[in-house]
Amino acid sequence: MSIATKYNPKETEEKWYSYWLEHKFFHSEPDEREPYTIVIPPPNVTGVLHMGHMLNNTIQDVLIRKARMQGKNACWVPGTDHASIATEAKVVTMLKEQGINKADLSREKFLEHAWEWKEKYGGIILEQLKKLGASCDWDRTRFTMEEDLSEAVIDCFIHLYKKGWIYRGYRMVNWDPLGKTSISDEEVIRKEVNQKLYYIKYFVTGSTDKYVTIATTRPETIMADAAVFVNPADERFKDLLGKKVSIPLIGREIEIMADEYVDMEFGTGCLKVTPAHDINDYELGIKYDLTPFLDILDDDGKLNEKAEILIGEDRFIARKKIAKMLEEAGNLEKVEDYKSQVGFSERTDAVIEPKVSLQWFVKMKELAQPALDSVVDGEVKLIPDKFINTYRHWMENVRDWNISRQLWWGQRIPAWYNPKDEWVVAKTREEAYEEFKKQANGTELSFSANDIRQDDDVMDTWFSSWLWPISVFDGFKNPDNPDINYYYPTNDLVTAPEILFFWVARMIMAGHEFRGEKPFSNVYLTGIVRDKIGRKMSKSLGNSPDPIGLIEQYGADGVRVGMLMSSPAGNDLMFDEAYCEQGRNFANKVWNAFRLVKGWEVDSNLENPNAQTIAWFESRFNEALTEIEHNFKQYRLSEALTASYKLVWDDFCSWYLEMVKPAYQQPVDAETKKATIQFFEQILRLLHPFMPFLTEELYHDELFGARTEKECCIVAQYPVIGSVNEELLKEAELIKTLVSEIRNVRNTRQISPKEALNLNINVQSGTDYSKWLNVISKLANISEVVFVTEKVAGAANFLVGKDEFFIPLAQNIDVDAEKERLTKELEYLEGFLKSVDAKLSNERFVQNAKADIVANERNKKAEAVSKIATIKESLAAL
RNA sequence: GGAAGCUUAGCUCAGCUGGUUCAGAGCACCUCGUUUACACCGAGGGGGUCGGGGGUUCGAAUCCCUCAGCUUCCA
Repeated sequence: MSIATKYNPKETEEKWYSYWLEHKFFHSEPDEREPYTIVIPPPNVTGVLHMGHMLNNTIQDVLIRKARMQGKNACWVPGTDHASIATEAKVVTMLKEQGINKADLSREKFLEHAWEWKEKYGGIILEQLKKLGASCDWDRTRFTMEEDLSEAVIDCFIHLYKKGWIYRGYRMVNWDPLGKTSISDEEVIRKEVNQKLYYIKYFVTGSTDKYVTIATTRPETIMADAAVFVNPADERFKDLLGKKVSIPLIGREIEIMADEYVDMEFGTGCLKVTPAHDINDYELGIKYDLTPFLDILDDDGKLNEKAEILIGEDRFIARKKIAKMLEEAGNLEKVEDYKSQVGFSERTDAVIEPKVSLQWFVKMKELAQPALDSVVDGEVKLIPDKFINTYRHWMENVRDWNISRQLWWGQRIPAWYNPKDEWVVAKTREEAYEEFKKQANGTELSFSANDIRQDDDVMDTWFSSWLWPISVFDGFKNPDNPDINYYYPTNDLVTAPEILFFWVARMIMAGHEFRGEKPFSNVYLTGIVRDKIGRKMSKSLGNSPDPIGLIEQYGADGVRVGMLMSSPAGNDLMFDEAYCEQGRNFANKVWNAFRLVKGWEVDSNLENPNAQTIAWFESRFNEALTEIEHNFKQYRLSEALTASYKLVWDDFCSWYLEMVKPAYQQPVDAETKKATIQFFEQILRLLHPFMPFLTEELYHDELFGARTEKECCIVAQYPVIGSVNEELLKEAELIKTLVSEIRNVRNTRQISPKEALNLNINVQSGTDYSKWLNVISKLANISEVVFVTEKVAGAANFLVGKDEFFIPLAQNIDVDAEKERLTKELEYLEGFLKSVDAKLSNERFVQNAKADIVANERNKKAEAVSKIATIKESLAAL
């Protein structure tokens, strides 16, 4: 035979991927068919493929390929996200390496570099997806910062501003000193950190022995203190209220004030309030008007001149230094270890600095309501639905969304300022100038269009990606175009639970706000890919395998199967390369089954001896297909795959093929070969969504007849459920059990499979074994079958159901071993009978349980009684 | 501190509304097998008192309570 004994993925993958591309099988245009649409969660342009992408995109590809094969007009829109902080950081680093400082560049020049970088590296991740087999419509590839999509972002900003849902204001924001930008609440990751709690003495003005002690984790901010607060009910400090204390080291005086907010139990009961550097202090600062709020930190986290001391020091270095200075000055009472939650930037991992600044915000209340209802009412389904609670909680407590980012890479905020810093919101300079004119109410403006300047900040990347399902179909530029009308709302979204709020919730908001309709019907939330001992995969741990390396090692199909094998929706996946190995082995199994069938010579004179077997497999296929479809409907992909795997490996290869295959170098009858080829083709179609490359490769073999250029597995019809003969399935199960029992007899007695045996059957059940004789003979190597009505002496015997089987053995049977085996079985059956009897003699059971359950117990009893009798006879006969 | 979820074979997980086939699957493991598609294989096998305790019920892995452990989300 000319076909290799092992499937070689490398040879087929590239070939078929190009073929699919060439024939535009991934491309979709609106037509009369039902659409099935997925928009990809756009990966960052800075990203490279990691295991999370592999899982996520395998799932999307399985869904899209299946829909395509089921006759839907399948459209999977790919693209990337401009990731402003991450990309800007990358570009800044790259420039630094070239000796260029961002601060020396103009905005325009910097953006030139950034675009250059994007063109060069921004498409890597999409190329990697192709290796996985992703059948995206690449003609529709979009980028969140391309012109049309950017225009949509600007228009939405203006729209929401006019509606009063975007405002500008001084607020406490999360400042990322490394990215030098503010970020939204959702981008702050809280982690527990070991810290120190410093106890610092603040002396009462004019006194050298009277003082209060405050406990703080941030001694470097004392210079920004505005007051010391105690609880009004705290007796310890009653006499100090209204008195002044001086800040250590700098001597500035602040007042001791009272508010219920202060926890008397915590620390010393005295709280220093630093309104510019803590969100809670900020609230107190507002409440008691402790203005001006002293901000002693620069944008990069260094102390500024307002701090008076340690100017120019980084906040963490300053913390250590100031502790020492306090100690030397006699103000440090003690230091304790302390654990607390600290916020880190999602993008740069820098410790977040709370900072008061002027930013643009989106009001969330009105936007959130329809998005909340949408999920609660089931218009948008979350899979698994355990996420509904989390979603609801977030939506009900959502805070306004800070969308300003102090960066250049991104869509620039369309706000324009006149020389007096008054502002208008408009799309262009000209429109802004007109707007100023309008506001002036006919009065002559004192400045020209050239004197106004645009806001320096750009918008949060999520402010563009929340429009993704609409903007990829040009739904903003041209709201009534055929694409958006046809593809929107999309069907399924596959993403990680981590961005349920960042992205999913906001897309639902945008969908309702800008289209008056949900953006998708189902959200499939994948788990996190962890290593096999449960750790999150991360660069620093080095525990993440290289996805492309895996594909090279196990083949794309093998890796796809491996990823899905262990990933129920919403559960984390304990990834182990062994799963990929299993996937590869499965591909090889299919490959070799194919080699077998391909090798069969047909003798057209032969009768078909396999009618029974063929009928059985057809039923079994339909039974499995029913289960698989059911699993797909519930998005249980890993179970759908497992069911397919077992159907192919166990039922088709281990049973069906073994049943029908001709003896070595013997021909097969035409009908059997034809039926087997048909089954095989159905199997290829069934497996295609999971294993696109292998199935496409085999699909084109001449075994299946000539194919035209466009007849491909990728667009072949997915199997349709046919009829199931339950009786036949049951009977086949009996036969399989019988065969296993005979094999077991061989195994326990060390009889070679080559040695033919005789089989005597004492039929009690009415089963017609004669229809299966050829199968039994072939699979168990039985030379002669005799139907008997009495026990056969000197033979190994066993029961299948009610029927008793005997295998006369040439060698003497081991009486003791046989006795032991039968006694064990007898003991088990007697125990079983006892428990059934106990139920049946319980009046309350007989009265309360459903009739069919009681009847069934009676059946069990009858069967057990008859089996016990048979075994007792056998024992006596030994 | 608040909320949710999880705990079933060595590992990863199925077990829907309590009752035949309810204690299962895959991998791993053990024995045998170089038989003729495949050793990336075949045949057979061992292995769990369903986290602990209590309750409801004729009957609980499944429902309720409680304790313990783990995880996630929010403060």
